[in-house]
Amino acid sequence: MSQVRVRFAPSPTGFFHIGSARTALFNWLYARHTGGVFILRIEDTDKERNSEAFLNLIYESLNWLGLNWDEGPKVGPSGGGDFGPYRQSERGAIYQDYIGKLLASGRAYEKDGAIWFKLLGERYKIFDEHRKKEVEKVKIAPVVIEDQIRGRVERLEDEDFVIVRSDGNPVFHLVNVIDDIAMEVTHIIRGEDHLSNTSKHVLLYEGFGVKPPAFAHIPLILKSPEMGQGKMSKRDKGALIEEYQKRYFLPEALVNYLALLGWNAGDDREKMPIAEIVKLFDLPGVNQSNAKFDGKKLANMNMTYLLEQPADRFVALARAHFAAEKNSAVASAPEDYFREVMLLSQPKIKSIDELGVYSGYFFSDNFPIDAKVREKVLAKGDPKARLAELIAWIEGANLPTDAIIEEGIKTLAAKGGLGFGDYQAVARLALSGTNVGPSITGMIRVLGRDRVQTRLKNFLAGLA
RNA sequence: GUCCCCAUCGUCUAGCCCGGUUAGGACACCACCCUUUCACGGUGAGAACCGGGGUUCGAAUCCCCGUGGGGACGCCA
Repeated sequence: MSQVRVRFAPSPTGFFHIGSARTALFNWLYARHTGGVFILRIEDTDKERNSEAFLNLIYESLNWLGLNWDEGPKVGPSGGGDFGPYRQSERGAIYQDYIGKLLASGRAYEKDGAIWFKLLGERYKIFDEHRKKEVEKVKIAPVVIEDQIRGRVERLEDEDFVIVRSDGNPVFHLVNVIDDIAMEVTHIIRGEDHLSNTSKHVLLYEGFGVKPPAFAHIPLILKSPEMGQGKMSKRDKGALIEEYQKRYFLPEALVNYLALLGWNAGDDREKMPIAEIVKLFDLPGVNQSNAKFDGKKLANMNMTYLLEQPADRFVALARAHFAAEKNSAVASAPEDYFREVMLLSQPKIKSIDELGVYSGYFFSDNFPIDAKVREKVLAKGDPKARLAELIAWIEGANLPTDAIIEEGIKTLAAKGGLGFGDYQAVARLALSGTNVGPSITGMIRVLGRDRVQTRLKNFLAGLA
């Protein structure tokens, strides 16, 4: 069997969103699964709405997601190929060639300055109620689409349609089909919103005397119930890939989540390495029904990946995040200290961008105190006495490990017939201003004696 | 309005093709356990076959009709 060739064909007219990423992913997965070729083709024929910024965003997002292309515009290690150019704006001559063929064979004709594709069949005129005008219809047999995911779909086409606008620019249907023929694409994997275009495309293939490739229309990604109705759009919260990149989500977590939207391993497994997904992915396994986007499940997936990250990568991601935030307090912190703080926080967060709020107090003595927590903690026991004892204790205490710190506080507590918990809450409040965070022993160890003592003293002073 | 696609817990889904399950898992939610806060983790609970007809001894599973959801109906892509 000949090699599978699939393509992802975005147009640089808007932000790169979840739906596009999922379509790209499914194409990429199928190429990798079959040992085929993944082509990136840029459909930039809409001069009005194109922009270089959006084009770069496509490259950047695909790279970030790890969806490298074998053929396409040359960007970094991806791209190149023998079927270029891969930007439609540079393929004008090829289109002219194909249009010439259609004109010569009588399958296309000029009218009103535009070029129309001609349906072959009995013609009749009818008044279209919906469009309020008389239109010419053509009787042809229903177009049959053999879809790898949906099975056999029939659609009726009954009008000639424009393939080249009166301004000379060929329309999407035409260039799409020409490129897929010229690039020898074997499988067209795209969103279900294109299913109703496909009958036109099949007709065009026939017009060129070419057997259509296999079609696979994948389900759409819909808004989650809280976002409303309909398909996910660029304006919806969480729709943009850029957003996850900026929040330092792990791309492999996003890819894993996206793979699960409309596909599954056939068993209960969800979290899987990409190699495993590549191995198992196949077109017949793709679902037919649309899926609603669930940001919470994505966040959970990201957390499970975050938890198992090696320390070096986690710290590097955190470093990049804070650098992007231009957080000067963090930037000036010693590398070792930064690392310790991050590793203390790693098991506690759902995404990297929570680190700022979660660990800010490690880098500045001027941290906010949660008023509600303060009230609650101070209402219990004798916090002033506990703080005073801790201050006295820490003066001569050894703080090298969590275990030793824990032992120290327990010993201190035992003297007064108290428990560890009697010190934990107030110390945490004084040290971090809140009641959530890493273990108090870890917090004390990483902050170090000087900071701990200063903060405890300052806080106690503030109570007088 | 016309055409096309789809239909299992709130959400993602397994089961459907090749009818017989206490309809399974995950996220979310709730409770409990663990615990040094918050998480993680563990245990448990609640939660679904859209409706109606067929076919059949038997239907989530096969067929039809409704209903609902989605998409497409541009000289946009």
